[in-house]
Amino acid sequence: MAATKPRTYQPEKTRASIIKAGLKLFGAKGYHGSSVGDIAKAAGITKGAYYHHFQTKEELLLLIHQEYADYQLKAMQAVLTEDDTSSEQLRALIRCIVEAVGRYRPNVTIFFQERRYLTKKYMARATAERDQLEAAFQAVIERGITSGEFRKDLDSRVTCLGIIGMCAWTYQWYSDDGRMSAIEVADNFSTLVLDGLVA
Amino acid sequence: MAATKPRTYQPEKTRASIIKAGLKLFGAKGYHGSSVGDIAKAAGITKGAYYHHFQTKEELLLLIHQEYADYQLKAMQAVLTEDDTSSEQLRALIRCIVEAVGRYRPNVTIFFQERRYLTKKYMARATAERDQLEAAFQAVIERGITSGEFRKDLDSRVTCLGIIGMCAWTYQWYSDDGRMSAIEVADNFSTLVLDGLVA
Amino acid sequence: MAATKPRTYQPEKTRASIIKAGLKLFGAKGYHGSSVGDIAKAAGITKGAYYHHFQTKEELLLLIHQEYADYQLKAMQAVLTEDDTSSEQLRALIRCIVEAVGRYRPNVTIFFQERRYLTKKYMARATAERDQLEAAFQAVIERGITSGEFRKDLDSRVTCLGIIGMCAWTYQWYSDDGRMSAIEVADNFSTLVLDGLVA
Amino acid sequence: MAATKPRTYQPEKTRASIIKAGLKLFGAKGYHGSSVGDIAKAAGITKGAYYHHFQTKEELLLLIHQEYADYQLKAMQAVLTEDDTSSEQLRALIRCIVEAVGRYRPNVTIFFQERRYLTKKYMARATAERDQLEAAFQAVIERGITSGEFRKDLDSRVTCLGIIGMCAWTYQWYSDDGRMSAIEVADNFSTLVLDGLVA
DNA sequence: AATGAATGAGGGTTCATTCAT
DNA sequence: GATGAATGAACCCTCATTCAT
Repeated sequence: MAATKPRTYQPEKTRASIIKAGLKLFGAKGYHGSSVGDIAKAAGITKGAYYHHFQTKEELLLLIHQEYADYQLKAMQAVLTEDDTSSEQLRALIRCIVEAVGRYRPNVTIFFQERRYLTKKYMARATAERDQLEAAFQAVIERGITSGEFRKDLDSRVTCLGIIGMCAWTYQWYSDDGRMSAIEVADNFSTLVLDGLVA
Repeated sequence: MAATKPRTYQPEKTRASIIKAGLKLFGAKGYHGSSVGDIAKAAGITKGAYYHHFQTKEELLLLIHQEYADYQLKAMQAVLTEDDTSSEQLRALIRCIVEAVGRYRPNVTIFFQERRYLTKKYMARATAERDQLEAAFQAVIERGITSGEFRKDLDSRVTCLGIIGMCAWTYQWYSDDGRMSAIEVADNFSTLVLDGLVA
Repeated sequence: MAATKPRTYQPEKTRASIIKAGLKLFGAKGYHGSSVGDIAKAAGITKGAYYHHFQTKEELLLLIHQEYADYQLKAMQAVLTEDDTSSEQLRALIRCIVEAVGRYRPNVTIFFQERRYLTKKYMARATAERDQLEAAFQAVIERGITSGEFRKDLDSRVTCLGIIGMCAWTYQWYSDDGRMSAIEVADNFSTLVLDGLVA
Repeated sequence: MAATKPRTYQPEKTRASIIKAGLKLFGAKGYHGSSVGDIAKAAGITKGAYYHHFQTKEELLLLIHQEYADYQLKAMQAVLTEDDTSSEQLRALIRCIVEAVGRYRPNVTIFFQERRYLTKKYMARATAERDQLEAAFQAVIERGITSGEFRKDLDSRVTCLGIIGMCAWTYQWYSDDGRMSAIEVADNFSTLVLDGLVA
């Protein structure tokens, strides 16, 4: 008699294993390169079970973004309550973003590359979170300009998007291989944009 | 005998219309969101005809990248032959990248978001081109550091990738709506990373 | 100790609510258009609970037919025990069918349209009941012909199926909206087939 | 070397074989009981080929209805142009319907039992055709009543739907097994509703 | 060069049903 | 009696690609 695999009833564990599998597969082969079947198999369950926990494939994609976005927004709010100089706030913000991107790199990679496939309903939620981040960033820069701490001859929006780009782009190349911590990278960026490259 | 309308064969025109359709559709709905049928219809031909001009769907994706990459590399080489200060060279390089990204934004968008689906053969070519760009960039920065024109306390690789990220990221937000030219954006970036934000 | 709200077990009530939900859903969206999950939700229970009360989805379909068939057969038997003229008997039979179809319209609709999906076992029971009805009908007509009350130049089987069809078809259009009672419709039919349309 | 089945390029033949297969399978196992795969296999093609000829599974269902409806409406119009007594017109109409139902019995069976699953877009077309048929029928009856040829004490709508039901119901039982032609059945019906059963 | 019929492999999703809890 | 997690088979449909015409 063949031994039948016993069913395990641990819904939370199952959900977690699906998310983990999604992160791994989406990260490795992309959203369209990974089928729900692939994900289910990697999670050690059946396709049917996947659909017991998620409504659609897309829902998993959004969840992966949310995991990062939640962390990012919370971390930012913690930084912004402090009453520092604009330079210090910007430095903190840059650290905060680079660190979050480094920590959630698979999530970020997946999201940046696949977000266009989100349907409207899901997209709206994701966009709102990006907007919050940009707004916070720009506020810090404009406060610095107004207070005279930052130079006035630069466009605040362009500067803001430039710095965010610099930080976000780390998802393309940064890996915590011990050579350099996310904080070190962030501080390098901060010096660069605050004091400039010229000796 | 009635005059028969002669069928006009214009292979180059057909090819061009396919590329145009690919750019439009890939840009709007993504590589996986656009079927070969969609592309053919948008190009005013049949699916069969598509396969007369391209071997696979992927080939079109690569071609779209190449169009941008070719322009980018040529523009860069034109800039680098000049014998300027490192600051001037960096400023020129930044202009060159931002301008190219602005001009080929659909191509860039598509490539950054879909490159993971390229098969190895194609991927190799694309990666080689990216590497060339990064190498040129880093060379300029390192020359500046060596000559004493740039500060020595920043990591050249991180700085290089930071600036490239800042420039590349414009594909996410820049649109030539008249408010600001690509050159102006580039110069904003240059001032930011050369002289710093602090007043 | 706080008084715990005692769970009330009312199996019959649950069964009834399932049947009610099945009637509503099958009627509105068809047998295949309504999932067991839909039915359970409409009945205010879980899918698991459904399977405590019914073995399969099909069982509910049969039960819905039975509810109507039982009523129909009983009503017919009540009518046929009376010792009237054939005309009166036919008139009573027509009333009886139209009234039953009107009363159990959802059941009838469902059954006529979905019976083909019954498996053999269930189908046999359902067919037997239809046969009984047809037999009773035909007996009345043949008795009328034999006794000379009805004309002899019509085929008794065709006539029988024609009248049954006329009555059964009301499931397609009759709704008790007050404009006309089932009895009135039935009597209209009776006059039509007994006395004819010609003035 | 295995012999490869050569592709045959006869689109019309393929379409016809799909329709034939659909008629057979829908008739035997119902719309929901027959998968597109089943139909394709029965038609000797692949699922992909099915979708080359039809947009959806539903489209085949509608087509099956259309085939019957087109015939029915055309036949009716041919009958109604004649300038006969109302009795003759009704008799002709009944023949026309019974004959059409007999000829297209599989189509009719399928349609009556599955029409509820048509989506709105398709349903609208089908309903319009049913309405035309009913309207023509009722017009004949009302003209007969007005002219004094038919009795005035019957509701024209109920009478109309009753006769249509009688005719339509034949799809449930009539088969041209030689014992009785559709015309004979129709004339039996005509005598029944025109002159009545009473001797 | 061009067509469009045909292929065949999957893709996402649904669903009746089972079973550990 | 009741729950809901899990199954597994099927289903409709899409799509890159091939090939006879």
